[in-house]
Amino acid sequence: MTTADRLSLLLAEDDPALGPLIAELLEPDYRVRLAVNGQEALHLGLTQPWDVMVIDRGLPVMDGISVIAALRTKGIATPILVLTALGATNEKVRGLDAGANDYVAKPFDAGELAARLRALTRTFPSPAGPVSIGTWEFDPASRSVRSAYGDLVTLAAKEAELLEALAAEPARVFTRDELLAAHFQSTDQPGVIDTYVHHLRRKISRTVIRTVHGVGYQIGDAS
Amino acid sequence: MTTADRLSLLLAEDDPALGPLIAELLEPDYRVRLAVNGQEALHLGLTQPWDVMVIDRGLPVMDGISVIAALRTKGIATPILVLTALGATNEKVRGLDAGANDYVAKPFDAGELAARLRALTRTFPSPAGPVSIGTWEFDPASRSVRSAYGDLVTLAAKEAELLEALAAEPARVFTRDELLAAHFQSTDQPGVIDTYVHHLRRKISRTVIRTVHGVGYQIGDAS
DNA sequence: CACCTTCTTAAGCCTTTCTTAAGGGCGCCG
DNA sequence: CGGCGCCCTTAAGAAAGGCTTAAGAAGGTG
Repeated sequence: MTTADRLSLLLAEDDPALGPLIAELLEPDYRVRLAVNGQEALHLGLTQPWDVMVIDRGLPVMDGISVIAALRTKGIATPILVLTALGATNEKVRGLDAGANDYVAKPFDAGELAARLRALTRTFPSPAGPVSIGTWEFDPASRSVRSAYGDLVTLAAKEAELLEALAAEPARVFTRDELLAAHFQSTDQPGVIDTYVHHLRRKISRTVIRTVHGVGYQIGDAS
Repeated sequence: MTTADRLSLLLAEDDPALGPLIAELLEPDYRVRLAVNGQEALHLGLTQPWDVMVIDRGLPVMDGISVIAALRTKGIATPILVLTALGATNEKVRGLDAGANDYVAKPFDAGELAARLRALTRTFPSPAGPVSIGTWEFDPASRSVRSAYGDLVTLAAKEAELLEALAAEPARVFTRDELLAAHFQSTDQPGVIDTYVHHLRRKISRTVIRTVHGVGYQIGDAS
C-alpha cells in the first residue's frame, strides 16, 4: 500500500487474449502491470513493491508455481492469487503450499476474483480505539497521547501520522524513505522524518521511538 | 501462534454430524474448539485468541456472516475461512466482503481445506524473524539481542552481520577469512574479526561466541 | 488583518560506527 | 617447561549518520 491511489497489481498471464482482458477487468480498481512469462514476473516481483499478485499457473519460460516459490524464498510476502485452468484439487494443494494465498480456477467469475482480491488486500481498519505504545496510550482520532500518569499531549497531524505508522507494526523497522513515501510529500527529503521524530520524542518521551542506526526508526520497545 | 504446539482453531458448524467430523479431520494439525451456533462462536472469538477460524455460513441463532462482521468490527483480525453449502458466486462475494479471508463450498475436499488453512496460517520466514542463539534472541531487523531476562542490547551493523553469519550455521566453525570475505571489505585484515568478536562478547556475553584455536569462531553452544 | 499553529528546509554539532594498529596474555606443541 | 603463535584487549582517528536548533513558508482562526 504505497499511496492513496489504486493498489498495484502484478498480473502474470501468457494468454494473449486473456491477459489484457483480465487487466482491463481489474484496471478500475488496481494499477495493473502485465507480465507475459514467468521470468518477467519474477523479475518484476523482486525488483518492485506490489500490493498483490495474480499469477497464472502455466507460464512460459518459468511456470507460475516456481515463480511463487522463488519469490517466497527471497522473502517476498506479498499476497498471491493463483489463476489456473487446472481445477484439480491436487494442483490447488500444490499451488497453495508453494506459497500462494488463494487459488481460483478458470473459467472464473469476475465477481469472485474481485472479491478474493479484496479479501487478500484488505487491511483491517485499525480498531479505532486507542493504541497502546509502551506505557502510553495513543488515540489517532483525537491525535493525543496519554501517559500512564494521565498527562495528555496533543500531536500535530504529521506527528500523529508518523506515530501511527510506526505503531502499526511495532516489530518492524521503517526506513526514512518508507515513512516519507507513505505520509509526506514526495518532494520532501528524508531529513523531515528526523525532525518529526525529534518532535515526538520531545513531546512524549525520548524512548517512544527507537533509532536503528543506518536503517531507520522503530517503535520504542519495552525495557 | 500461541505456542510451539498445534495452532488453535475455532470451528463453527451446527450440523451434528459434520461438525465432529471436520473437527476430527483437523485435530491432527490443530487444537479444535467446536461451536455449534453463531452466538457461541462470536463469544469464543471475542474472548479468546485464535490462530484461525472456520465458520459455517448457515448457523443457528446468528448466521456466520454476521458473526464475521461482528468480529471484524471489534478489531479481530484472525484469518477466517467460510465453509458453506451455498456455492453461488454471489454468496461467496458477500462472505468475503464481510471480512472472511477464504471461502470453501461444501462438499469440500479435505486436502484442499487443509491446504487453504495452511495458506491462511502460514507465516513467512520473514527475513526479520528473530533467531534464537543459546538463551538469547537475536532480531536481525532491529539488530537487537534480548536476553532471557529481557535486557535489550542493540548491535552495530557489522556486529549484527557477524553474529547472523555465525548463527546461520551453529554447528560450523568459520575461519576469519570466510567471515571477512562474506561481510567485510576485502581490504580489511583478519584482525577485524577479532575486534568485532570482542565487541559482541562484551555487549552480550563472553560465551556467545566460542574460539576454536587455530581455526576460527563458532556460535557458543549450550553447555 | 494580525496572530498562532503547523510544515518544511537547512546547517552545524554531536554520537555512533568502522577500521587500523599495537602490546600483552594465553594456549598449544615439542 | 619454554617458545612460538595465536588471540584478546584497548585505543584512537576518520567517516558516516543522527540530533538539535532555528527560521521562513504555509495555512488556519478570531
